[in-house]
Amino acid sequence: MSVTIKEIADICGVSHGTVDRALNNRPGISDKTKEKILKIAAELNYYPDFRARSLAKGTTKTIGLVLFDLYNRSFSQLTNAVETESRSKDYLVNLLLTDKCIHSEKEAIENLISRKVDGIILFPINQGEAFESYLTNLNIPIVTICNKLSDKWSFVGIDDRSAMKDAVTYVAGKGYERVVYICPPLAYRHQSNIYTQLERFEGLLAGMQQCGYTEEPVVITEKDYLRALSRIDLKASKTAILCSCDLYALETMNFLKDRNYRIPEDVGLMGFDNIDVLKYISPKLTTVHYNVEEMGFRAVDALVRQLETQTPSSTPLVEYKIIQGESL
Amino acid sequence: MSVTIKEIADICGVSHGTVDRALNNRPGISDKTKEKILKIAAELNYYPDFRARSLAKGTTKTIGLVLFDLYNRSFSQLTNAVETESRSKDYLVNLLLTDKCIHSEKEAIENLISRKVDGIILFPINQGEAFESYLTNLNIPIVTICNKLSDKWSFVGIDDRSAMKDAVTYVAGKGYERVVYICPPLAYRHQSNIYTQLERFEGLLAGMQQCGYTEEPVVITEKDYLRALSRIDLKASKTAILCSCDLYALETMNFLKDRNYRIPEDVGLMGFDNIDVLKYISPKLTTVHYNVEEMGFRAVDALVRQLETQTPSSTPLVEYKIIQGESL
DNA sequence: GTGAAAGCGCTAACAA
DNA sequence: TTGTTAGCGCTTTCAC
Repeated sequence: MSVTIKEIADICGVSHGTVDRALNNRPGISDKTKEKILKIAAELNYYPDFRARSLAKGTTKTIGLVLFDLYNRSFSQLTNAVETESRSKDYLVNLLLTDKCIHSEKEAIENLISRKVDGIILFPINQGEAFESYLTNLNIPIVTICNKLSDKWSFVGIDDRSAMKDAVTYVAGKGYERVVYICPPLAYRHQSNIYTQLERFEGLLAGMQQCGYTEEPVVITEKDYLRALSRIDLKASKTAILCSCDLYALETMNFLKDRNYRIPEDVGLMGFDNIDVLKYISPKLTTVHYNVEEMGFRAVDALVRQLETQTPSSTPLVEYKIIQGESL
Repeated sequence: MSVTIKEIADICGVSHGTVDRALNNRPGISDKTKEKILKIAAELNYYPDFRARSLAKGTTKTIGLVLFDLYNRSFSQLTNAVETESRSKDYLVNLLLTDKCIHSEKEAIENLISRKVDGIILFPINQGEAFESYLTNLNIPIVTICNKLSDKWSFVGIDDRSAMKDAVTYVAGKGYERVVYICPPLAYRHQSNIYTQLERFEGLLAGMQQCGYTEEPVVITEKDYLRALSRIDLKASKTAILCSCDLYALETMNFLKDRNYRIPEDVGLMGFDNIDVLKYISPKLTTVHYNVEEMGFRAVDALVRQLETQTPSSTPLVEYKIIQGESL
């Protein structure tokens, strides 16, 4: 079907070793034969077979990227960045989504192992010692993003705890008396990796304490969080709704608009992530920004550095900052 | 480094051919040895080497996906769908972005050729006879999406022309006297493939003619379209701004809000694509909807069918419909 | 039921 | 400067 070095060798009347020398400009070949071989190769539209090459060389120049999905804008921005940076470093991205299923994640990883990718960028959903030793036994460079596993793997992310602490401090500074916090179910903490969410939650509690709040936050972790929200008398005291991600905040904003709450006059609202579509939303959502593209770049950088130096490379946490909007 | 069938063979005291029989439950092996081999393989954490297998079998179970970027929500929804569907069919996705650069696109394709993917899903940016014969010579199954190339390749998309025609007919039905149309530069039509945009534009013209508009639409194709828009007296006559994609419409909505135009009282606005973030936008944008996930599914289906049957398979166009919002 | 060997397309070490 | 060979890890055919 496709052209091989053997065919080129036959046509040129040389050995396939010589063709290899020409094609990869290795030394030990005369300009004349080299020229001839390259000419024929071009004519025949020759493309080297990466599989064979990688089998012989032991590297695939491929990075596996394992994510939940591309539904949240952050993830697609991240994927875009990872692909771009990988390509600029001559790596190809194998994309695998897990839908937050711990089994899919393992399948994804095993698939990548079979395909002998050079390294994996993983937003982990599994966790625990068993999973960690599972990963260790895989014996492949892994960079974790967003959800930290342990110090055994380089981690690219932000300081979620301190970011959420700053966020609630910001809320307090605006004079809000009560905080409603919306986030995914934290009860699953033992089943799946929700490191990021736990950190944010801890930051919330720490921040509130430090700001002198005497009451606990109203924490909504139900799947149908809007229904839960509807059972709260939002005007009872000056209330801010703090969401653990912008997507929740946007849904909540729709909810509040539907019920004719004025934002921020009747109730304050704050998100987290600063996803790119926020620029089209009014009122402008107050949120926590971090550069998710930068995270993608750093993840690739850290991974490739690790591939080249054989030693895990640490990366600093990515900066974050509070974006003042009109919703608080 | 990693375990091979040879090692398993050595440990079990059999030949590697026998190990292969056990691992792939091929006939011609006793239950006893098979059991033993499987046990050892599991203990050693054996994962077959896909490269070697694919070299021997001739198929990689891999699909290349070539897109502009994941910036537009449609593309990430599409990518999500393509990955999900591919995975369910036991294919892996190699993602390559081109940033709308015709050279990157060729590089991406050649990379995929080298890696011997079984087929490619391509949102083409190149076009023309030269490109077509280039693709033909590649001798690999390709499914085109969104931008059509020619009937030589199966195409997954919508009837853009008729959709935009319906859109402008809808606008006309609302009594708008003047139509401003915002779209990307159409002048590049000979440099790069903007099939989709051209179709939409043709549909616009056809629709306006049929609706009895005597004046041509005001067409804005400049990169800085908002500046161009600011030079138009939008209140001079009852004006609708029709955008060739939602992203333009959202930017335009921000622009109009900034200038205190009321939508739709002062000026109407309509988009195209119905990207998923629209549900958070107010006023609700009137737009053209089509199921982009469905496009992803069909693209994979068409490609895999083609891989299995060796014959290009045609797919019907994806349905579209106008979504009535509050912006017109 | 099992082993041996060739071959997939390439790289790399060794001969000539 | 060039050819030969072994080997990467698997599949597959053929012989026993």
